[in-house]
Amino acid sequence: MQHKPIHILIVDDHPMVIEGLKTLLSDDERVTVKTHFVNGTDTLSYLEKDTADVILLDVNLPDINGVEMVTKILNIRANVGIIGLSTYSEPSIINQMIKNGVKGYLLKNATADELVNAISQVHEGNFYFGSEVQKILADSVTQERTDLPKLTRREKHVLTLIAEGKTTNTIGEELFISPLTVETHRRNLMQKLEVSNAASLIKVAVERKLI
Amino acid sequence: MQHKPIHILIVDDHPMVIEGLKTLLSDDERVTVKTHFVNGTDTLSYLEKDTADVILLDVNLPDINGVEMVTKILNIRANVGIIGLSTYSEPSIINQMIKNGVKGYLLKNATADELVNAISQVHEGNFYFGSEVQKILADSVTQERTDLPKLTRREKHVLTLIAEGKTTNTIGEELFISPLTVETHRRNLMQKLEVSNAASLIKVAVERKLI
DNA sequence: ATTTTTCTACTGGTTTTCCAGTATATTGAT
DNA sequence: ATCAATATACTGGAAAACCAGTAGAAAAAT
Repeated sequence: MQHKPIHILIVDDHPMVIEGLKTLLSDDERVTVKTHFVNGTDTLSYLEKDTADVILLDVNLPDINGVEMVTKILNIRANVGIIGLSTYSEPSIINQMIKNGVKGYLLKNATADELVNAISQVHEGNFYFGSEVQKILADSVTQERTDLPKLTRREKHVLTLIAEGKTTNTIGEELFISPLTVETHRRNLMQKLEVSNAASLIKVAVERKLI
Repeated sequence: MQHKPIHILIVDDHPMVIEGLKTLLSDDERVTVKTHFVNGTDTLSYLEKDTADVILLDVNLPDINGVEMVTKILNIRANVGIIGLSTYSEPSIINQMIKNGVKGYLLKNATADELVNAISQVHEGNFYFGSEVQKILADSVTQERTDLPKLTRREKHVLTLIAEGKTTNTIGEELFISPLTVETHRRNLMQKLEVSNAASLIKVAVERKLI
């Protein structure tokens, strides 16, 4: 019994990956790659007129970031299934993507099997996450420190200035506030990030990509 | 006039990229993809017995890092041309790769044209760097701070401990040396990395992947 | 409109870092 | 065997960071 094939859209700015995906999917008659795009803008304007069943979406596009893309795509076509694709696995990004509505997520070292599996599962309305992605999601739950304490705008600003090696006084001058205030910010930052000096403050900030 | 085709070896742990490369290269009769490997170890043992003209080498392999791979490959087969492949462009890594002997370097968003160009140039003994890579190299020259000052083993150790937020005293206890000595190390580190406090010390250390 | 959060700012005191210079024992290299 | 680099350690003094607690004004959220 032959179903009509699942229509795929590939969105990725790497020709190698586009061709690779096409080849990997060409063996399987359940799926058909409709077309591909190398940036977000073109993809969105295509979706205004036409649609697809499942979109393979690279997270690192040149123009629009992956998380926003998910929202925008679902805004136009609420029924498409989106599968996120990225080379490396960043828990925070994956989490955001899921929150915004992706139904699947694969790393680019996924096999053809995983790929087809993900597509058919997502097309049926289910979730599908690659084995490595699942591990990451599990870790981020057990670590439970994934929910990074939210810093205020001002705090982030001060943090970056500290990272640039500026002293409390200099920062104060630069922001037109009292050095005492700057110090308060620094102290609050250290408390929020659970460290006890500026050096490790910078370390965790870099680790968690806050700056 | 038909030359015999250039024999290519693909080394990459992403099936999508492998297939993509094969497809992109299949249109051109000047090149033939011999085979592919998904890790460094297999590649090296293959090269012990057989060879190739040009190797397309992913920088981020699961087992052996790209920079080492270059050395090891050229150790076995001094005559192969190696073209580095990576998704993102990190000047320091690219520089090291070149120092170790790669003849070309492309980002994974390279076009089929660039790819074939790179291969034929490298095969003829020339260098070939993708346009984006060239820009990076140019930048890193003008910045001229690419040559990272070499830290001693002890200094690196102290640096990581500082990054962990430990105080001079604690570090001293941990390493069974006087806190005064630790301070000397810290000062030397700051001087070498041209910063004026521990916070920015950590920042540049992280940036340059010293820890 | 009112509560909460954020940003601002202070006092006063302790600890640590930062600076400059010197010096010796131990490695490592030629 | 000798020279250079590294790791060790000190003095003494200035600057900055760190700690604890308080508090008013502005902005955001409810």
